[in-house]
Amino acid sequence: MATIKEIAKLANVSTATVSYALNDPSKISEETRAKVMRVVEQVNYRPNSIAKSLKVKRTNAIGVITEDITVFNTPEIINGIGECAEEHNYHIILENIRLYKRIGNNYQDTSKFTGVIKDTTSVLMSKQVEGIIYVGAHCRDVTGLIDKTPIPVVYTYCYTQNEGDYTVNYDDFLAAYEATKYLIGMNHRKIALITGLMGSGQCQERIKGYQKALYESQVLFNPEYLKVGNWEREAGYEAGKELLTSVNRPTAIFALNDVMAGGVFDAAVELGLKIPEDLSLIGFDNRECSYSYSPKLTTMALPLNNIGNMATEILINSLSKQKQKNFPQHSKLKCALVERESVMPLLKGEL
Amino acid sequence: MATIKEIAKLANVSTATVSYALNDPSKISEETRAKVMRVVEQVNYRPNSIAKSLKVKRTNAIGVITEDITVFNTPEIINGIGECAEEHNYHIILENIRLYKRIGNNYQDTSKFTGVIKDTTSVLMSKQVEGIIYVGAHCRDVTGLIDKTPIPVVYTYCYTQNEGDYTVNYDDFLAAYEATKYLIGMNHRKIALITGLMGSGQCQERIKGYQKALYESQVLFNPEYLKVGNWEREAGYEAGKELLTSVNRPTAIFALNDVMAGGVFDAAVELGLKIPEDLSLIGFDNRECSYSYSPKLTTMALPLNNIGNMATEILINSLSKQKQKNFPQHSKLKCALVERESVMPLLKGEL
DNA sequence: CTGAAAGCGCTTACAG
DNA sequence: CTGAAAGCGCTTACAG
Repeated sequence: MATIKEIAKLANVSTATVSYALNDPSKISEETRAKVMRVVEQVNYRPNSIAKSLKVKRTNAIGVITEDITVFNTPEIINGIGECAEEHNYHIILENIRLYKRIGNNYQDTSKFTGVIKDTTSVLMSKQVEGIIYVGAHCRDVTGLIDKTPIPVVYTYCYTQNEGDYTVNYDDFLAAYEATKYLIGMNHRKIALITGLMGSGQCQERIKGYQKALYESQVLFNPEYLKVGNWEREAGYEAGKELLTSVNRPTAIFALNDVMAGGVFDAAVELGLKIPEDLSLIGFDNRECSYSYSPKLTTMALPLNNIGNMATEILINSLSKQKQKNFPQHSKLKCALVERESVMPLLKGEL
Repeated sequence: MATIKEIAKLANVSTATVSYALNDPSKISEETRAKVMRVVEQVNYRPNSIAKSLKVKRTNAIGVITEDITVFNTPEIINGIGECAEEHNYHIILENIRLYKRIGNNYQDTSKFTGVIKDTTSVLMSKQVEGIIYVGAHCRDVTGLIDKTPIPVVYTYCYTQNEGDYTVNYDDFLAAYEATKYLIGMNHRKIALITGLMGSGQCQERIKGYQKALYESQVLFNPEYLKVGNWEREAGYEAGKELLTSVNRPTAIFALNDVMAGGVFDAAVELGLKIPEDLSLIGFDNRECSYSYSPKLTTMALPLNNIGNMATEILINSLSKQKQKNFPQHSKLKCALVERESVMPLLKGEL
């Protein structure tokens, strides 16, 4: 690889002039610029950005720590990060923790991998990344995972209780509210909910959204329509079966993720009920499975790409000396209903 | 951030000694090492690896170019790359091209994005990555996409016709052979095949594998059992319907991807046929959808993690001066059958 | 408009 | 065992 010195020699100028030709042509005459550029192209010279970084003390690199890139939410968040990073001419150093392989399903207990995270951030810092984006595999509290760093870090698909940390997530409350509203708009009144693990803050938020929608439309909340699940298909099946065999059978079920909705499908075929004719069903997440079911599942799509975008926007903004914008400390992006085939309006007569 | 100079001053030694303490303690006395390390820890000093890289001319960075990280195969390949990279103390600079957003479904025409690739490799080279791994979104010929580089590049989930390029893919022929063998082992003889686009080399290989398995077991290849698909669900449905309504209905269908297998499910329910009782079905890819179908689909799992691992192994090996191992130019990794619920042995009486 | 020179934060022969 | 010094490949005030 050629260096700036060699280019200078070949072009019969100083290294300073070569540098100006590349970075600030206004400082030299058009003539010499052309002369320099000719040899730059001839030798296909590419400046060593490592050397440049050392000098200017900027790397244009951001570190991305993913808890587990094989989890469904992560690739699209990275996609969004990359999109925005590219716009601002930043590049990404990726550190994928492989949480599942490392500690199995025990991801709630963040203390189990603070060590790895400490090492990872340390490496990232020594590589002089200008900021870090942390991408959780599941939305939960990760306070204390990353020590206070001299560079900004923004948390995505998870949150912390530290003053000053930026987090970017989606709005669980609003999403559940809108999903329920949608069902109500389709004339459903007997709307059951299959929740995830009750310990989850997300789950709590969604329940509230569900209840608010009911309340607003003056439909009484029926506790029997609230079934506690655990995010797994089996739980959806069990809950679905109970719901569908109860005396006061709901006309619609809102499963708090697409996987549990799959379990409801199972229960429905077992009981000989047709979706959406006999039961409307709505999921959450818009995972690949949601459009693999038959009929295709109507569901709430997570704004994953936007989360990545926004997180990067926030990070890069906080990197610039005069911050252009003031972002909220905790962004909650809007989910979008994707209408497919699993919901049908109830005819007035069926009410 | 503290520098080695400050540490040296605080510890009352030269910068050389600090460097030795950190990198080659054998060169200094245990006593001074301890003295240095004490202040290193006190100030939480982290060497600037940018500066180190400039000096030692090694970055321990490998560039990973993904055509599209949102495609199902890519995250797990990255996972495998990261695993192996971490072992060898390498780090990853990720460049995600976002091919779909960029050029839509036109990915076959690689000329449409050689420009982006040229820029991307250029950036990667100027960042002094020591090698590049290219991850295709679809397995196809990408000859000419990347110009000859002074650093090694290994291609994954795609291939080139250039002498000397390393490629890592999976063995389509063997996978199809084994899937068909499996069906035959379950006493099936009327085994239909739904192919992908016939232009695809992968598809050709799989057809050969299918035919070899039949031949070996002396079951005559019936051209009516070969339906040309296009990887999409609709095609699986059409092919499935034709097959299942034909006079000589097959007892088993091998769909060359999980998505088309979904279409076969559709056809089966429409015709009132039960899987696996009335029809055994096997897919390919082991995507999320495959275990979302009901019953869960038996399928061939792609060795994605291994592909990432192997590619990285090869790359890093070719980076070391004395190459320890001699890897084949074109690796073809083995797929693994994952048995689920969509295949049933045929009873002897049904033959 | 152009060049000589200092310096970014490290490592590593070399001398003592 | 330890330190002074050169140098990796750039950029950028500064002088001319």
